[in-house]
Amino acid sequence: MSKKNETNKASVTLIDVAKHAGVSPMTVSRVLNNLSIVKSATREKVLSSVERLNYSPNQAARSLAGGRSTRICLLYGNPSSAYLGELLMGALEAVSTYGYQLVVNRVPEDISPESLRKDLHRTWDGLIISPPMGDVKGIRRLLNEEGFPTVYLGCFSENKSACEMGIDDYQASIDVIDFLVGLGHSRIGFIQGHPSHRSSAQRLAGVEEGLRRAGLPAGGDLVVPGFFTYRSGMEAGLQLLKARNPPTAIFAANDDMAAGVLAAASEMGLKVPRDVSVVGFDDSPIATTVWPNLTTIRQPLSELAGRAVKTLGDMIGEGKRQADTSESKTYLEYSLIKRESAAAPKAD
Amino acid sequence: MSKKNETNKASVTLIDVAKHAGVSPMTVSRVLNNLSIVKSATREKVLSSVERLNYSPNQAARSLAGGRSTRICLLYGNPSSAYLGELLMGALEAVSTYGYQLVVNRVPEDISPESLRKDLHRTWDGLIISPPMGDVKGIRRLLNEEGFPTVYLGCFSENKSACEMGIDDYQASIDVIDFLVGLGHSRIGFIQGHPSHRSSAQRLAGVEEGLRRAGLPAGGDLVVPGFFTYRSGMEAGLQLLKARNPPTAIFAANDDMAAGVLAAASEMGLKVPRDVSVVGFDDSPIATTVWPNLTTIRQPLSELAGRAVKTLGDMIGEGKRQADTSESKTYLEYSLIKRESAAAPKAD
DNA sequence: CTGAAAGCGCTTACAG
DNA sequence: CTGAAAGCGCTTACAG
Repeated sequence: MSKKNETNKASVTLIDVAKHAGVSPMTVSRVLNNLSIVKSATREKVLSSVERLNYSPNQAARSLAGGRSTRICLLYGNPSSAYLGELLMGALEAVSTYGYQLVVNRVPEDISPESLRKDLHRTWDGLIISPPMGDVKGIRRLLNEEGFPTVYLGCFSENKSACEMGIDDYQASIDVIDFLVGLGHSRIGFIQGHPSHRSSAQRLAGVEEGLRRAGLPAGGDLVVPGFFTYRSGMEAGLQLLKARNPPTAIFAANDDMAAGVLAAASEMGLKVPRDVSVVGFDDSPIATTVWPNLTTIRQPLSELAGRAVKTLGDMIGEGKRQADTSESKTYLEYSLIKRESAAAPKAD
Repeated sequence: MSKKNETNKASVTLIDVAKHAGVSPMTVSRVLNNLSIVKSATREKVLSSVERLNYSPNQAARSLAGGRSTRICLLYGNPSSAYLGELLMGALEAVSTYGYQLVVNRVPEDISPESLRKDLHRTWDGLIISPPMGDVKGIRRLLNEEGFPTVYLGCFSENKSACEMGIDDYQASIDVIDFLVGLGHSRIGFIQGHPSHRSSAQRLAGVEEGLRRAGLPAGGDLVVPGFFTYRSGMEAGLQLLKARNPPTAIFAANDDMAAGVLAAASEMGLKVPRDVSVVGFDDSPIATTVWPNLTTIRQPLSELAGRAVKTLGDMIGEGKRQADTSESKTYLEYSLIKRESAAAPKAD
């Protein structure tokens, strides 16, 4: 157990702020919660006192008094605990900073929008959705219709007003091709991601553009389908490697598939990267598990989740609906992590 | 935002309980917090009212009034986000049930006990430690000396009073051998875990016992060292498979190494499970990623974390120190998950 | 647009 | 061993 005063510096309260600003506590509360309209001069006074005093509201008191507590739900369908783990780390930190409650919910991947609607307003104040659920049309439509505060992670859409964050899959894929070309590769195979993920299309587009810029042939038998699974990567890898004129480098749209390519190469007696280079995407745990370790694109997942929580909190606080939000696409920085699986092609 | 009454059934308060039990609110509070001694007749009355009314304390009020909030820290050194993710899920749920605060902290694996000591009482009320940190002597000694409420996950020691939870590595390993023997295998190889983890020794002991019971030779060239990494599993697999009289089944002390064995088999042109069966341990994500999927032992990690939170809360609440706790080893149920990587040996 | 009052559910002293 | 009082920091009506 720990008394508050052991850890918190004698905390400044709403009343302190009120005194400092020369208004009533009620007014401070109103400013803080954007409730009814406060004269803007008053508002500014209060805000500056808040800043001056470095005030931050006591969540316990808040929820005791008003029963108002912001509940943010992180919804996921895919049980990749690695992906989820990173997301959780970031979300947890942000949630405790802003005093929200975090609810983590697993739902069947084929959940009907209707069963979601039920929980919506009754249970949560905002939603963070990760792929592939965020790519499901019915779910997006529901959330949009309801004007429910939602942040989509890693799944961009054409809907201009939807709040979406992630990395630029298109540009990241171009970067991978640039990297491979820079190494000296001129026959580069690509294994696509699952067709139901929008990011798959963007990664493919990036590859094609990168190849085009390098003046290299794109498409044809160098692009094969995949489903984000190890096994599909293995089969696709076999297919590419057994072609009459096999690629010297293979870029797979995620790490699981890239690991599958490693297995395919091994099965054919090929050494990576000596005989063929392999690049993945995501920097998931398997990237540093398999040998050789995978060169791959790293997404800042925990930062992503943190930003999502903050943004969602703002949306809810300002009573914004998705439709009101203007700039709502946020691209975070990714990085190309160079490890052992890619190297220059061997001299013929 | 959501009003409390929208979600909570008109909640029963401490006052309701007091009325029901015919005592003052203060007495109820005392019973609930095991503070000063309450006459046991009174105590029972209160407790039964609590049960009858299905009362659960409002954490917000609790922390507002007393500033008493229990902070539990989950400490980890190894960045396996998959393992951590599962642990987090369980911990989060429990924490919200009991109204504790969860702090998740990553520390360098080689952290000095001294730098830990600093944070100890100032910041946390209890600690959950996962391997391999829980196997570090210096850290255990520090925690023990300080009498700091701690639950060790997955790392059992000889210290009788330390509170430790996990699965029975020894028995689980025996079960794997039984399973393999039942399938018809009589030459079974074993790849050991990292020597710094105590669980490694227990898994080895289980294997030896299982083999002994089956009347099979143990040890010798059938037991090779490993370090829990994919690469060490691959090398160990190669070593086993290249022996003059190779095993027909290989049990690796974790899934990463088992996946490495798969790679080794592939490199030698062997098919799993046709030519050799492979069994892992942990049921980590890689088990269902690689192909064939791994037969393995599943640990109930999220349940484990949940139990740890609850236990820790009790330890803290009752002001118990480790040394006072009596039965402090908890074994949770594991399960042997049968997938594609193990089958009967082929008829010669 | 702003304020004075009351109360959220619990716990802290302080008395018996 | 048990209770009556006051208050934690905020927000909800309710008034101006």
